[in-house]
Amino acid sequence: MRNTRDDVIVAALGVLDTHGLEFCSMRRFAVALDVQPSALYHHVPNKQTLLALMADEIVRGVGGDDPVSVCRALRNALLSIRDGADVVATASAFRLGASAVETYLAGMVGDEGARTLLLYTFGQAQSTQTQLQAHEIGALPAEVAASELTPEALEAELTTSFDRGIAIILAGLATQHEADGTDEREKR
Amino acid sequence: MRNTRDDVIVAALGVLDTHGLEFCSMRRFAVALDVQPSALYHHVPNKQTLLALMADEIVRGVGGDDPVSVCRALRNALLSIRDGADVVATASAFRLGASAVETYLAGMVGDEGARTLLLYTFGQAQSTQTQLQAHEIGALPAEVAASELTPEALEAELTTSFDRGIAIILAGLATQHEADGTDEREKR
DNA sequence: ACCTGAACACCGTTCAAGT
DNA sequence: ACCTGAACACCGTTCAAGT
Repeated sequence: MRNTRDDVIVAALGVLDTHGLEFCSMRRFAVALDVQPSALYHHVPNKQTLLALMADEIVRGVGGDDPVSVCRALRNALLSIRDGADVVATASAFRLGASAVETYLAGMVGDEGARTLLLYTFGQAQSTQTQLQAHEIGALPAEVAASELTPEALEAELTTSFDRGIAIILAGLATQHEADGTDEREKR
Repeated sequence: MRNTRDDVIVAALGVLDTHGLEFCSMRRFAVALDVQPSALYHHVPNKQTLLALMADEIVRGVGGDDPVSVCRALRNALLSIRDGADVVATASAFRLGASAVETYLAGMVGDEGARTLLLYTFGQAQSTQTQLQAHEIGALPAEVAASELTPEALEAELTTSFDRGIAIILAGLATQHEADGTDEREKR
């Protein structure tokens, strides 16, 4: 027995984290496992499926006691690995990978609220990752060119911005609850 | 004089709309223009730049009189072409391509409000496009497998969901305005 | 069950050369 | 200025064959 399916996923996540999504080819995964490219197809039907499995792994175990901490945990998971937000978004985790998180959130803030929070969280994480990467390269977007902003300061700013966005959405959801006077957990 | 840069962009958008993002190769663009692949590099430095120009074109002219209509117009623009949401999102239009729309929105609901609305709109459009595509193929996500949902009904449902999400965010923004008692246009 | 080796039909990009 | 032709270093995927 040589490699298992999980070995492939772990190796692929290693390539993703150290080299980025653009270097995530089946052939690169193969050299990471010291194996021929064709060997991967014994564990996975195609590249798309492998990317979806990677997305599932990235998002696995995300949870929390309240909507804010769930969204923060999800964002942290997406940011914990290079190009994580892109991978999870592209793998259409909107419906599949994160759907465990979605039903979890839905129990707290309802279907519509869960969807709104999730879509915002994904978009904000994707934007955050893009901006942090651009900052590292030195491809600054002119508005922050002169300002000597450290990476840490930028990251902190984007995280604060995220929290404010979540607060806005939750405030909006609260007004809806006032409108119909029900708690989500009471509906059916 | 044979082809101009705009010819290349138009041809590329044609390939995108009729074949989808996965068939958007420089070589396909070249056959669409009846030209050798290398000829494209006279008009554009690389594929990434061409995709960014396509994204700018997709989002060009988006505007409106109030936040709701701006967001709707943006979503419609993203949905008006196959894989449009993916192309614009990947081209990091979060900061560049849509930034005209962002400053426009910021004048109405403030920086944080604009960002929240935009990130939600992008995410929702991307999700909508993914689901509509899956529905066309017949790759139904099991929950709507039995339900005989027409594509039009699904699209209408997703649009209604979008409107509700926007309403939630705007309601949240309204509570913030009440809190500090200022209108955005009065700040500074 | 897991892998190799070879092959097929593709990629993006460069560069000398043509008009 | 705009394009061709040829080349380079890659892709994802298939399939017979090995152990």
